[in-house]
Amino acid sequence: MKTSPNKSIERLSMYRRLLRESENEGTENVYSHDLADAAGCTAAQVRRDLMLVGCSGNPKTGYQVKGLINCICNLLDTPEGDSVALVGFGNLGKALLPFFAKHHKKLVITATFDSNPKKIGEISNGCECYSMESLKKVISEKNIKIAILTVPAEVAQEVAEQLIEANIQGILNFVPIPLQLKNNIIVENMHVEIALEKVAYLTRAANTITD
Amino acid sequence: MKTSPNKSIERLSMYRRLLRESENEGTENVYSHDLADAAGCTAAQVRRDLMLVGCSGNPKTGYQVKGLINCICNLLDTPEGDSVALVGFGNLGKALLPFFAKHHKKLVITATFDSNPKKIGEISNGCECYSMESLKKVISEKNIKIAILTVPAEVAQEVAEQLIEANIQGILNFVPIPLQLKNNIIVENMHVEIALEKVAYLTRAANTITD
DNA sequence: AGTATATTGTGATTTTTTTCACAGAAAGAA
DNA sequence: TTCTTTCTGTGAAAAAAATCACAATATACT
Repeated sequence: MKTSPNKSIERLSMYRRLLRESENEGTENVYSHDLADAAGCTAAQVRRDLMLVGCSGNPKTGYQVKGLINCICNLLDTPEGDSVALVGFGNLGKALLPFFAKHHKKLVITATFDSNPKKIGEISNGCECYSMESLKKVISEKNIKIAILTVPAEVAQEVAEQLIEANIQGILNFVPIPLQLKNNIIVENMHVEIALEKVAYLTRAANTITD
Repeated sequence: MKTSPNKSIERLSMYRRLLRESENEGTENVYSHDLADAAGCTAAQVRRDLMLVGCSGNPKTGYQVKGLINCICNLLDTPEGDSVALVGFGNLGKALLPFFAKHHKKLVITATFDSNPKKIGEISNGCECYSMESLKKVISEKNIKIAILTVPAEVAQEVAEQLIEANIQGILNFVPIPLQLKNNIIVENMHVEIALEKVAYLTRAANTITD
């Protein structure tokens, strides 16, 4: 398996979402420029990205929506699906849960964890909250490989290390610090504050540029 | 004003956070490789990024922490600071509020908006929740240029258009759809589901690659 | 059947981002 | 003072990502 460019993966995921909408509306075929318009990129880029999934279109009728969805699924999903742990069941964690509970068949949050004893046992969106002590056991039992990290910054590094210890291989990190981990662990950062600072900067820059 | 590379802005924001920590610990100087280790990138990259802020280091003693923070602030902040609107005061919106309320002096959420009448008037983290009807008025009065969008997907496009109508120039979008807006509007997407799919893909890819 | 048209698929090119690598410089030691 | 060390600053090279541009081709029309 060859790893596909990072950015392409993100766009493919977006295309799939858009294609599923089209499918629900009964659309059978799309052109690269349709997808491009919807996704906010160029048609050439869509076609390049689609080259990765090994599903080809027709010069006159474009791509088959169903076929394309399947091809993207083949690249992005495993047939069995993946279990995900949500670690840190505070406000942010609780708010994120429905994002996944809704749509996803292949990426399912199957356990949440928190250090607060009051939350243990709580069931939300169909999954139970476990204690941090049972982290390793539950993760192993449920064969979880991916975690979403939404704990307070002070304990994030320590918890991340526990996750590695429990054999987690990929982390979606919402904690605004860079985790220091062995680099065979996949870490994707969602730094909200940094993103907002970037918006502020770019907004200002867009107004100040004169060329 | 020349716009600096996107990625550099993100890293600069991260450096600043790390530098502030160092400052609190009483550290006066840092080397590029210190920052690199902390931020998870290379020393050469740190130095490249720092070239953008026009603050130079000393070949033997590295960079002055205080001076560096100031230089980064000059690039990222305005002296007066920016007001931010949080549009969609549901679970996610509420969870995000403390992220900013805590630290930021220069980026302050000064108003939240929601369509649910029950929420109007509610005060949280020092800012009031207004009705969607008063959006344009409040945003104009408070001179807000940036918005965080956390409304349900079904209404996101429509609300985004209202925001533009109200003169918002930059949007941090948490809604998992690509907004269709004039391209002089800055949109930064935080697509949680896509990010998780990417983690899942990369995790699998890292395990399957054999070369 | 032949022609026109609109789209795909992809080499080639350009742009952007990252990394390399080293001259120049500051501090401390001899 | 001179030497040594260890860093910075930055041109140059490499790698990654996006865009261009066009031959190949499927369909519809005449």
